[in-house]
Amino acid sequence: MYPFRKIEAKWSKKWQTSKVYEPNLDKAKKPFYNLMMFPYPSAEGLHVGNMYAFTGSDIYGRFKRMSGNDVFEPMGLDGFGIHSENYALKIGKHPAEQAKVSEKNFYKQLQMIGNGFAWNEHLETYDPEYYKWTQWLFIQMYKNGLAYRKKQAVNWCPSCKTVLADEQVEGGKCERCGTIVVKKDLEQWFFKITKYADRLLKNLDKLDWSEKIKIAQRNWIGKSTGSLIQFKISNFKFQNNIEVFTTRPDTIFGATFLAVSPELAREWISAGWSENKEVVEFINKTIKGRGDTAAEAIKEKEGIDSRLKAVNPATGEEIPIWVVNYVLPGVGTGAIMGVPAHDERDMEFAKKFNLPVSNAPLVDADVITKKVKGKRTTNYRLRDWLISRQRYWGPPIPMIYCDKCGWQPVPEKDLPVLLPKIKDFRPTGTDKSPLATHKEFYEVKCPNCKEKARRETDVSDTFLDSAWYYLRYLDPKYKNGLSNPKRIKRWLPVDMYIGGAEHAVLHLLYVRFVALALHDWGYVDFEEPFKQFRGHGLLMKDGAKMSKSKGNVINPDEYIKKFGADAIRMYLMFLSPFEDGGEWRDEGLTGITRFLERVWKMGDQVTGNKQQVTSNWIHAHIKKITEDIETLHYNTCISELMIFLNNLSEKGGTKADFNVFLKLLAPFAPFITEELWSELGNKKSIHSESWPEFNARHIMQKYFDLVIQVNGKVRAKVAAQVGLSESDARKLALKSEKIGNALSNKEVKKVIYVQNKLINFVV
RNA sequence: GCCCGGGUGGCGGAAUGGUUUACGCAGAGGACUUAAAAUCCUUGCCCAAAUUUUGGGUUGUGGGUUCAAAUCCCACCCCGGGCACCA
Repeated sequence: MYPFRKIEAKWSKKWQTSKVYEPNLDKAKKPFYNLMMFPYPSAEGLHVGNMYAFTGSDIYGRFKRMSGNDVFEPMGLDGFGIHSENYALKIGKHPAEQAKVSEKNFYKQLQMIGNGFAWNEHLETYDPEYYKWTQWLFIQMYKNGLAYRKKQAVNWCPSCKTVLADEQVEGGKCERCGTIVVKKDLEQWFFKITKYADRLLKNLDKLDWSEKIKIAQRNWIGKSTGSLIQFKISNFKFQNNIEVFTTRPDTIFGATFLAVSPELAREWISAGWSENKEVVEFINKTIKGRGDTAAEAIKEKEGIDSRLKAVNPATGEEIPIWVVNYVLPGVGTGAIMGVPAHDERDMEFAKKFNLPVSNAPLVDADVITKKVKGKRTTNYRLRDWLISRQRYWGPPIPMIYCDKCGWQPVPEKDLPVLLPKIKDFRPTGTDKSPLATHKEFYEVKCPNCKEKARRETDVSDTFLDSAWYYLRYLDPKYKNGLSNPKRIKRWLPVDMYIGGAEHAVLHLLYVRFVALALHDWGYVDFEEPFKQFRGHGLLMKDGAKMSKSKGNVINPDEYIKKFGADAIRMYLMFLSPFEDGGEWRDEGLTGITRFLERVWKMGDQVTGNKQQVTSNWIHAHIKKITEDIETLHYNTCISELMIFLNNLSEKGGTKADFNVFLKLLAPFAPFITEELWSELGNKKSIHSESWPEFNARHIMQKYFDLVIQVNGKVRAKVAAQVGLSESDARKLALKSEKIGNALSNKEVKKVIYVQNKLINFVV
C-alpha cells in the first residue's frame, strides 16, 4: 500500500501554511463562491453522508480553481438550534458544553477529508458575534413590518416541546424527531414570507437550480387563481355576508350549499351567535378534535346544518349554510361554496347529508365573477413563517414588551442579547421557553419609556441562523453590519451552492426570502442569493437511509484511517451519479484502492519528455473529463480516469502525459496527486495549476469501425477511414462475405449511411 | 388521489435515436510462487444448431412511430421521493 497516511498528514499541514485555499477576498479578479451547506453538529462527529456532500462540492471547487478562478470555499457549523440541543439533551450535557466538544471533533474531521476549505473564514452560529446579526435581522424584519405576533392554531411538537413552522412538519410529523404534531392555540412571532410569495415563485424561472427543487418550491408556494365571491346571509343579525374563495367560479350555478369551517363559525359565536345548542357543540367538538389529531387527514366528513341561509348570487336561490370539518381555517377564506356536481368532496358530503345536486351548466369564469360582483384573485398555499421556539439553545428574540408602549425592539447598540448559561435549560412543555423562569434575564426596562418591562423569552428558529450565513463568511469578524459590503459586491450572489435536496422547502426557501427582504431594504443588490444550486442524492446502506437506530451508519474516520481520504472520496464519487445518491458497499472500495496503487506505481514508470505532451490520445480524455466534471457526473469522470491510466500503461506515456493525468485526477484525489506532482519536480501546488486544455484536432481519429447493418441488424464491422464516402462504404460493405450472403437474391430497396458510423441496407 | 424521479448482466452503473452492457465489483480459467496473498493475462446475458463457429432473442410489460428505439409517443405494472379534503 502506498503511504497515504504520511502523505495526507504532510499535505494537510502544508496547505494550511501555504494558504492555497485562501483567495484574496478584497482583490480577487475572478471570484468564484463555491458554497456547500454547513453541517449541524448534532452527533459525535461527521457522518459519511456529510463527507459525500462535501466531496462532491469540493471537486467542483477544485476544478473551478484550476480553471483560473479565485475560489472561495468556506466551512462552518450550524451549531445553534434544536438539532444540536436535542443531541446534547440525549447525552445529558449542557448544549454550550457539547458545542465546544462537537466543534473540536467536527473541525478535526473536516481537516481530514481533503477539502480546499478557506479556514480563515469559519463561523459558528452560536458565536455571539454571529447571532448578534441574526438578532439584528429580526429587528429589521420587525421595523419593516415583516415580523408580527398573532394568536392562531399552530403546530406543536409534544416531544420537542416547542412550536414548529409548517415547513418543519412532514406528513403530520416533526421534521426533527418524528413525533406526531398537534395543534395549539398560541400567540407567536411570525415572519411575513407570504408577502413575497409571488416573487419567490416568479424568480424561480430565472434560477439555474435542480429542477426537482424548483418544482417542490412551486408546489409549496401553491399559487392558484380564483374568485372571491360574497354570499348574502338572509337570516343572521351578526353578519350580512360570507366571502368564499373558489377556483371554479364557472360552477356557481351548481352551488347548492355553503360550507364553512368550524373556526369561522366560532367567530360568530364570539360575536354573540348561540341560537342552537347542537350546532355550538359540533363546532367546539370539531375544533378540539383537530387539536388532538393535528395534521392527520380527516377520515370521515362531518357537518351540521347551521340553520342559516345564504343566497346564491348567480341563481338568487336560498341555500343552506353548513358547518363542516373538511373546510380548513387559513385556506382561502375558510368558507367554500358546495358544488356537488363538480367537486368530489362536496359530492361525498352531499350524498351523506342528502343535499341536492344540481347539474347546472358551466359559465365563463370571468364573466360570472363580474356579474355577481366578485373579485378575481390569487391564493397561495404558503403560510407565514412561525419563528418563535420555546427552547433554550438559540438566539433570544430581541424584543421587549412594555405594558405602556407595547412591543419594542431591543436597541441595536444593545445587541447581542446574550443567551445566559442556565442550568435548567431543558424544554418546559408549558408553552414557555426555559428562559421564562429567569428574572435576571427577562426583567428589563422599556427602551422607550424606561419603565419596567419584560423581555421576550422565546428564541428564534434554527433556520433563521442559516438563512444568511453565506453573507457572514465573507467577513466573520465584521463589526458594522451583517457582512462587509465591498466583499458582498465582489463575491455575491453565490456561484455554486451544493447541498441536500431535503431542504427544498426549508432552508432553500427561507434563505431566498431573507435575501429578497435584504434586497428591498437596500443591503444587497441581488434578489436571489444562489445563481446555481445542485442537490445531491442520498447515501444509502443496505437499501436504507443510514441511521443510528438501524445500525447502518458508516463512520468516515475509520475508513479514512484504513484506506486514506483520497480512496474514500473517490469511492463515494464512483458509486453512481452524484445527483442520484448511491449505496455504500465495502467491497466496492477494492476497485478504487487498486486504481490508486497503480497511479502510485505509474509515478516511477513514466519517463521521457517532461515538457511536452506527446500522446495525442490524451485529448479525448481531457475533453470527456472536463465536460463531465462540469455537469457533476463524477462517476463517469473516474471511469474515464481509469481508462486514461490503462492507456498510459498499455501505450506507454511520458512524464508530460502523466502530468496531465495527475491534473485531471487532482480534484478527486488531492493528496496523492500533490505528492506525485512534487516528486516529478514541480514546485507549485498542483491545485493552483491550470486545468489541461484539449485540442479538438487531436481528437479526430483516422480510422473507425464501420458498422454494417441489414434491416437494422448488425451483420459485420470493418475498419474504415474517417470521412469515407457513401459509395466507398457500400463497396467496402459488399466486400464482406457475410454481407454478400445476406444480400444475395435480394433487392436492396434503400441504403442509409451515417458518416463515420454505419451503413444500413434495407431489403 | 396528485406531482416528480426511476426500472439495462450476479451487483453498482455506462450509453438520451445508430455496435446494449463502458468503467468497476464479484465469479471462472490461466501465469508467477514451495505455497498463499498481492499482481498480471483471458473470460464474461439467454436459447438453438453445430463444437468454439453460426442463427435467433434480450434494456419492467403490451402496443405505436422509424431504415434503425434502452432512448421518442400511447397504455399498463412495479420501486423510490414529495404533497395531500388547498376549495
